[in-house]
Amino acid sequence: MMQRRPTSFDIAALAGVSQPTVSRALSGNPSVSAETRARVLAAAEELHYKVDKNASGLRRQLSRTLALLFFEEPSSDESLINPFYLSMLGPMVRQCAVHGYDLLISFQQLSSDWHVDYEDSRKADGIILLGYGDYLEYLPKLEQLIERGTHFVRWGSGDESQIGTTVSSDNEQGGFDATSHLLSKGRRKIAFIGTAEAGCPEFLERWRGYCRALRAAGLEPDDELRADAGPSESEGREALERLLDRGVEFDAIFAVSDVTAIGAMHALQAIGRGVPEVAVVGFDDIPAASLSSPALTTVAQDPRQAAEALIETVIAAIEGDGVPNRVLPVRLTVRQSSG
Amino acid sequence: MMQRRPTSFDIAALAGVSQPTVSRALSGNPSVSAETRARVLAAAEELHYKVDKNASGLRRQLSRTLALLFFEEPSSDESLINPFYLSMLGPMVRQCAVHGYDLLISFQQLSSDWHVDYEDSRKADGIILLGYGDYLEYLPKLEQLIERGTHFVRWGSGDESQIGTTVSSDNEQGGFDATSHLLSKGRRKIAFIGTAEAGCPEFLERWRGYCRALRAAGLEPDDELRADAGPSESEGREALERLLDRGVEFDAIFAVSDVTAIGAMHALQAIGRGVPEVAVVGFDDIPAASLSSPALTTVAQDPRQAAEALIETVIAAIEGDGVPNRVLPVRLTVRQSSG
DNA sequence: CATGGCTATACATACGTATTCAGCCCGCTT
DNA sequence: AAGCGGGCTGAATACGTATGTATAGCCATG
Repeated sequence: MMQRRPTSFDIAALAGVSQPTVSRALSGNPSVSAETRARVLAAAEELHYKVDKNASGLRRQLSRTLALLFFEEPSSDESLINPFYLSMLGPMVRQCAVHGYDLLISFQQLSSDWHVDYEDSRKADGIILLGYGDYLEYLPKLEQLIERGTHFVRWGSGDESQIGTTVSSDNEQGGFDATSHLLSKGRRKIAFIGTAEAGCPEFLERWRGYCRALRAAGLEPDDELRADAGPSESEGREALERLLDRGVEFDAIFAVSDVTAIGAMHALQAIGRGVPEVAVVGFDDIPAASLSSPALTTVAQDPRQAAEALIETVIAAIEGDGVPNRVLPVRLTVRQSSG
Repeated sequence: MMQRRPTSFDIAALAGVSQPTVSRALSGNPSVSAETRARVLAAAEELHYKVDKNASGLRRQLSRTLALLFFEEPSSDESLINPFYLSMLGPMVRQCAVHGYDLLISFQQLSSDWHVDYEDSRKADGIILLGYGDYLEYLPKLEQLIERGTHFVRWGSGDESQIGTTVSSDNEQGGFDATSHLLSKGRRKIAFIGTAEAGCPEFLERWRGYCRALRAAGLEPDDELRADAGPSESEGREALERLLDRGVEFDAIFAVSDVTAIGAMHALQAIGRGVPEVAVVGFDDIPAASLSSPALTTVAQDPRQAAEALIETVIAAIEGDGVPNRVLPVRLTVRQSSG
């Protein structure tokens, strides 16, 4: 059939009212009588009428859409998106739907000029930033966003800077819990695999939690037990190999991410040292964590909670409410790799 | 500062031309002189002008947006999105950007009335459907989409039905390649783990490829060697346990998905039968496949290629071009689990 | 009985862009 | 010199909705 899309005028004609009344009836305006509203709704239903998003957005000067921006370093294998971010995707979409928003997604090279794009073109009313790697790179762009009054939230670490609003996991507590767990299993020589450099604030916080737990048990962090590694399987493996080459003794490993931890487990298994003879704890609870053998003990971040916090925060910002930073609890998930 | 967003009239005033000329200059209309265009572009740049998406879409009667719809069975753990779909996400977004489209994402319960939503409200010009589980459930809705002239593509199996345009992997060939590989390693009793029911056409095709490979080697498929399992770790494990309980002999396993395969490997390891003494091959090449120990041999589908095919197909449909189904090649990726 | 208050609806308009059409200027032809 | 066509630009308008303002009907009140 392919006839023209019905407009609010068509509904109005069918319901025997004027176009503005249709608009008011559909938007729940209380000045429309119940009887009229019912007629309008019936007519809309009959013609499969849907409000035109473009027209509505133009008139109301907004889009009822949020933009989700993933940042990648130009170097990275494009397929390697942080699995935790991916697991937030479903809950985010759901939460957007709850609030009547659509979700637009986009990947950005750090170098591009995304910062002038989404809200400026009214594609989106607000922006959620999921950055990876060195956040310092795009810090200047955050300043620009703020200057122009753009509404945005980002996932990160609570106190890394005072730029914009953030939602984050309690990384410090996670590092503390993981390390305390290993200590409670009688381990005393706990290696830390992962960088504690400033470039990645989450990892730094996990390191701090690790140190706090050690000190709480009367131990002092030992630099010999630390091996730098980024969040990839090969880096985890290589870091563990360096540790072995160095001849350091250790009876447990706390790795800053699950992927790193799995790499380390592979390196251990390759030389015949079993897990959990060396106990291993990771961070993130990616799907592969429960599938590895032995299954990996890890500090789980709750993707649903994180997603909901992000969406609600950015919507609050759009609506002009106060928007405090939020730090979300983490949960130690004990599996076989720690005994 | 938070001043009003600049419009094309502001640009026009600054450049000393009229609003229509601005529109023409920015859209690359050749009837604008080079000199005028340069003035306009400079003015637009200066004021950080971006075309208002709502107004432009309203005028042109389109949205330059595609909607990506994930289907879930109401039952499923919401966090369990097909990892292959997730790995298509990045490439899809990229490909959309190449064609000047934005990508809207949405998750849908099979029961909802999504089919009247996106294109009807001009949120999107076309739809990409990624369905999971029993496609028969939403087949009637596809009919409705077609009736209303909606532009859509779906991921699925090439010949499962004649409803709409599909893009799919060559599942039959994948099953054939996996099985042939095991045969070439001298295996003769190859178990098939996964359902071959009609509900999931991909799996059925993989089963057919398995049968073809066996016959090509002079063997006959043996129903005793088949154990039904859906795409989850526990189903894979249980299927293998049933196989063991039955007392069937086997020296290799072809599982319809990586997750199933990993479940089967766990069951094997639990009873002390090693891999690759029993060789295992999966399907999908999810991230966990290369992280498992031993690393899993699998039939890889190329997410980038799949994503690009989907996007290009739906855009072609929007532009009114002919849109044939597409079947994409798969690639056997040999790792340790098959020796 | 007229007026005032109230409710439910209609009228008019603005949002910012893209496009159709008309007009202008200029150089060239006959 | 008049006509003419081509290259650029401006004026007018339409896209579909939401909302401010005006109006019609109605009941109650003085």
